Order: sequence, then C-alpha cells, then structure tokens
Amino acid sequence: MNSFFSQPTLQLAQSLIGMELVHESKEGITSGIIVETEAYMGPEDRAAHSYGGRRTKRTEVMFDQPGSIYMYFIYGMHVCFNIVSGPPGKPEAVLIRALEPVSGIALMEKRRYSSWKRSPAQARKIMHLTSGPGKLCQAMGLGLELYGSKMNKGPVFLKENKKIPASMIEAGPRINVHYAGEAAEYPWRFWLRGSPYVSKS
DNA sequence: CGTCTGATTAGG
DNA sequence: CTAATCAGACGA
Repeated sequence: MNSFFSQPTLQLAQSLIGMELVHESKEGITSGIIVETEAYMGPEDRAAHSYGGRRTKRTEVMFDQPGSIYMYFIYGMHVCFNIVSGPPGKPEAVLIRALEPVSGIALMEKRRYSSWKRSPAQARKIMHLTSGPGKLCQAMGLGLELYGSKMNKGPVFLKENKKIPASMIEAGPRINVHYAGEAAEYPWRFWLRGSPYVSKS
C-alpha cells in the first residue's frame, strides 16, 4: 500500500479519483469519494509552493516520504489538504480539491454551517459541503494538526472503492494559479467526469 | 522589521 | 466582481 503513494505524481493524482478518504475524529467519522485533485510538481512547477526547491517550515513535509500529509493555511481563513508524493527529496504533492460525501453527512453539515455568521436559514445543499479544497477540510474536520502525519497510519486514511475507468477522468488547467505563467496552463487538474461535486470556477 | 500575497469562499 | 483576514515569504 505504501507503493500506492510512490506512483509518479501525475499518475497518483488520477489514481486517487474514486478512492474514499476517511477521517476518524473524536466527533465522529466522515468520509467521501475523491472526485477532484491537482498535481503540484515540485521545483520546476511555478505554481507549487516548493517551486525552486523552496524549503521552509511550511514546505518541509513535501521533502518527506510519499503519503505524508501536507496541510497549509491560506487566504487568512482556509486550510487545504494535500498528499505528499514523489520520492523523498522531490517535493511534489497532490491537492485534494473535492469529495462526494459518503459518511457522516450530518457532522459535515454541523461543521460547516453551525458557526454560520450570516443567514443560517438558507437551505444549503449537499453539493456545497465538500466541493472545494477549503470546504472539504472544514466538513471533514481536517486541520493543521495533521501536518506531517502519514496517510493510513492515523485518523486519515484511504479506502478502496470501485475502480474508475480512465475514460471517466478528465484533465484541465489548475485553479487559481494565474501567477504561475506557462505552468498555469498545464493540464494537471483531474476530475471525475460529470460529478456534481467537482469545485466550480 | 515592513510589505505583499495567496493551491479560497460566499455573497452581490 | 470583491471583502474577508492573516501566516508565511521575502527584501531591507
């Protein structure tokens, strides 16, 4: 299973589509099928946090074993969940961008909407629970404390699910990496064809 | 130190 | 389209 994370990063990003991501937290279990990922290819990828081999407290974990968990805080208010890939010393990672909720949907709703500041009466739809990298972390209860821990050796792990044929996986440019020049065009975002849970815009 | 910015989201 | 909101990155 460790070899699963040792796949080349672009391949791993596609293999993850269709797998079930599970988080066993104190509050309860939540899980969802991964329907959207993005690959970040390390020192040569201008969109990557590890571009140019940048090695800081934040990016350090990307130099660790594949299957390590990279969490980061962004825009002053969101966290994102990534799985480190590439051999040790090659700082690559796969960002999990969207899930189709499976287990613990009530808990997901609670986590996302209980501290709702504005109109709580609005009917929120299940597609808004995990259809984005920040949303899924909130719904799944994935926080910065997971930084550096290992997939399948703690409260966060993958479950095999039904195999997704390659023809069901689409590829396109990554989201919000306009600062990355040419790299912004690379088709390193992958998603499950037709899934309503894929992030918008 | 000071300044800028971002692998986002929700609302208008 | 923009506000929200702040840690990290980097230059001085």
